[in-house]
Amino acid sequence: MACQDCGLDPMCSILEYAEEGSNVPEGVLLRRRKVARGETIFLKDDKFRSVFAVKSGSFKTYVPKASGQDQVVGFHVIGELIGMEGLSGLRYPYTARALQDSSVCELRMESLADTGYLLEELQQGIIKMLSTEVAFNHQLITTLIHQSADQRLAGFLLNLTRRLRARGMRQLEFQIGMSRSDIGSYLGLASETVSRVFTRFQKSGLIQLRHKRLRLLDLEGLREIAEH
Amino acid sequence: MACQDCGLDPMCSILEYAEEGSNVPEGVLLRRRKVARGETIFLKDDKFRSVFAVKSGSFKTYVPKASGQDQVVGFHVIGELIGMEGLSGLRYPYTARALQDSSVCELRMESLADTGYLLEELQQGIIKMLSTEVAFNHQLITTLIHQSADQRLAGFLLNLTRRLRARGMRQLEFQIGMSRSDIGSYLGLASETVSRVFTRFQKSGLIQLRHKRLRLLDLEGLREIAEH
DNA sequence: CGTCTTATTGAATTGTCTCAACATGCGTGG
DNA sequence: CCACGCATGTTGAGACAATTCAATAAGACG
Repeated sequence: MACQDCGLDPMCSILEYAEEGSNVPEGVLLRRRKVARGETIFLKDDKFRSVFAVKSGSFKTYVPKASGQDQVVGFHVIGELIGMEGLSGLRYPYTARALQDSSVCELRMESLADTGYLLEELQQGIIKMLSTEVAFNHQLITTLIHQSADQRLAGFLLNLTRRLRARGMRQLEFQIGMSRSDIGSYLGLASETVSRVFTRFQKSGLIQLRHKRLRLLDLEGLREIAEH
Repeated sequence: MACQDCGLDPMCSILEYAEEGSNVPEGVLLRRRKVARGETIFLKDDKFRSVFAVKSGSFKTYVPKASGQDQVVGFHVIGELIGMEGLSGLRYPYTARALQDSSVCELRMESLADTGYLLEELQQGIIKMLSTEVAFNHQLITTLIHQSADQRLAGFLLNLTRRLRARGMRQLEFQIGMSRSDIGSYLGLASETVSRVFTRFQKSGLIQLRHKRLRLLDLEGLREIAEH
């Protein structure tokens, strides 16, 4: 994906990331590291160091539960950020794991603070991103609370494509890296329910789904479901 | 309530609020305005101006729904902040209404930006508050998704007292300003269910509730319910 | 003191979960 | 490269918690 579609771009721009011979302090921005499927970039309660941007692939963030199954708290697709919540405390409040082979950029916040480099503009960017996140979560809460399984899943699919679109991915067909259980955990549904709804959507001709390959056939129909 | 227990205190402190003859710029911090029960301090989609701190009383924040009933997205008790989410966009994403006769302090963000007054420390404070909010919402989402009505309500009551305690209110008995519908909306339950659970809790000797006057009798029992 | 809103309680309905059986895909090692 | 085994996904039947609808009770407020 292109840097200008990336969630870190406001920061990277400030840091004049793109150029050779830029005067960005050493060690602040680490670019395009590969992360293999199943690998983690940080664990819950790790000391907070960096914010990551997904350059390719996708991640899930989750809180490991004693009860066995993890609580998924977010999915992060291309261009999105992971780990900002660590800013509040000293530690990350969740684990981040690659759902498929992926790559990330890393912004080392501590090095950044040390340098004092353009701190102010950067903070503006962080504030903006955080408050967007808060607004999104409010939306999510409302959705989860009052909506049926069909509505949640339709909304989830629409949200996912909207986010991919915002990052320049225009196709209606793509790989969903996450399992039915992951989706269920995130949406507060049993994995069986997710499966059932998918088949129902498929029978209604709203989507086409084989294994992990998803194609949205009727966006309008999905919207209809999500909103009523 | 005392200023040192208030959510705005990190900011106020920076602004040397307390002192006569301080050099805080004019018009940045408006102190202790009264708000009558049922009055709003801002409406959804109002242009963002200020962050408010509750000095007495309580507020609900909600998104008016076309479908008739409002979606409550938060309750704000003494010492807590309202309106930070407006920082992301130009507008508040919800309406804020006093549940009882209350008073607020107001921090005018635009005036503040104009003055450039101690902007950096202030931004640090905002970032901290926002990321705390994000973490809280993750917690809330997890709670709402996987918990029964009993668990949600027990958790809600415990959370409420914890927040009051954090602000110096040590009593186990207090007025809950919000209606059963408000609570239901917030927790994703029908108001009838809230009512039923309250009666159940009362019969088990966990709480005592008459009208709007609530007393927690068995914190340990509530914790037991909330966590299992 | 009467009216209007809010809360309580009951009975029937329903959507989702749980448990269970079966199918399919994927990766590994022979 | 194939076959085996394990993880993941699908489908069905029954259970149950919360909702909806409805009727009554209790407060709040002018």
